[in-house]
Amino acid sequence: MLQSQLFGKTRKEAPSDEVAKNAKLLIRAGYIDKLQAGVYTYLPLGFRVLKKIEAIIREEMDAAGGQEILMPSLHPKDNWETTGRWDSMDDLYKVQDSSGRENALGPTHEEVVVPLAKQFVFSYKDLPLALYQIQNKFRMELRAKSGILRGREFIMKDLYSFHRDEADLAAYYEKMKGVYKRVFERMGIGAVTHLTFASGGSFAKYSHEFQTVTPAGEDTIHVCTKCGIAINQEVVADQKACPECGSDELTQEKAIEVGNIFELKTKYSAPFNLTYKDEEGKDQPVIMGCYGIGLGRLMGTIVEVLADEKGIVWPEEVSPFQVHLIDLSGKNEELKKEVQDVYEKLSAAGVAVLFDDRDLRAGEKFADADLLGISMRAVVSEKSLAAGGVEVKYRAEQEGKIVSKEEFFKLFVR
RNA sequence: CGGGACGUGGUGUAACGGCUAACAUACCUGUUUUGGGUACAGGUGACUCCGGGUUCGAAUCCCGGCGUCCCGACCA
Repeated sequence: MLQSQLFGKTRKEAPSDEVAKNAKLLIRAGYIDKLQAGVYTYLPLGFRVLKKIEAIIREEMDAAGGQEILMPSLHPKDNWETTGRWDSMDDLYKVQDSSGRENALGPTHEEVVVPLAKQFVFSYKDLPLALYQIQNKFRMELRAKSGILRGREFIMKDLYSFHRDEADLAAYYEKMKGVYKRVFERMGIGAVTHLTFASGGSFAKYSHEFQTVTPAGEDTIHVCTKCGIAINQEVVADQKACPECGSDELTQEKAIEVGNIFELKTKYSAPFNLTYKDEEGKDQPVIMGCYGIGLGRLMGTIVEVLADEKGIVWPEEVSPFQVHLIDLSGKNEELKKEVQDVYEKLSAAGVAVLFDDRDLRAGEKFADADLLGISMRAVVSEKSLAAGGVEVKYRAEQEGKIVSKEEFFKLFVR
């Protein structure tokens, strides 16, 4: 991709109405644009990152036996009345069409996925089952805030699991803890993301959240210094010690919830009467769990946690491009050909490269490269050629190094 | 939804109730420059959020609305 052609430009200053670091940097770097409070457009760069995050999550969900589907956002009122949430859910968006028919804009999909499962789940042989989707959700937040961290429309992965009994649910639930842990490790925030005990509501003792420690967080958690497990503020009141290892050495931190897992049991299968026949031919209720990850929030969290004073720092797996190639040839036509050649070879090899071909000064290009935060920067210039080839610098590191062109291309061989 | 702050070219800011709403940046033309946001010249771009009111005169004062952000309550 030629940077001169890229839709979206960097800017020196963030809009005055953005305070959150994630929104300031993502807007300045041209990743997102705000349409209204809590509603953002993903520009090409931002959409690339989103797709990277999505790909990682999809890979992990598929590996965990999930089958991907796509449910609608427009939900008939009836389904929401069946569960009682048409009236009880304060942040439900309700829309009325010109015929007077009412719908909800989906904030979560139990009301759709349970009736769906009812179409195909009849027997214990049909269980267990795990369905998931990655899709836009709508919630009328009383107050959208913190940039991309709390929006009114946001992209979420929601997986629903169906089981024949609580033991099977418990086993799957445990498995998902590990799956989630791996997801956040791949996002580069594993070290500061803690499995957190949270309130389970009326039907389970606990649910679990995955909380990433950052000053931008809006939750307070208490992290066990021994085992790294955390307890949510709401739970810590009657649970003073770590439920995992028993230690009472807890440190208080601000954190943002990037994922949660929840034992639903029969909360939603019951109102829709979702049952299956066991080996004796008797009807049994289907036991459910649900598992969510907010993708946009995750993207914002990565920015919050990893960015430095110069700009965004993407981990390799979510970087919008594999390499940011900087052309510093200036008026040197021969050198320009050299850089062009590097760009074409990389592209031909299938490497995702952003090529800064713009007619700008070096300082400006470096400043932009730091702001964009692509994980690897490569410079071809008189200076680099004189020193042996290509200067490679990783965004997360301070110093670059010169490698020969051959070595440089080898970096991309998988 | 309660409390607070704010709304001026794309962006960031300035302007006592009084000249043609100023500056920077971005953008366009040209020259210049090329390893950490280059310099110069010229140029485009604003019904000062919307609607009322006060006044000889409103970006500025008053009322109402809308919007944005922050704090709180609520929440992936």
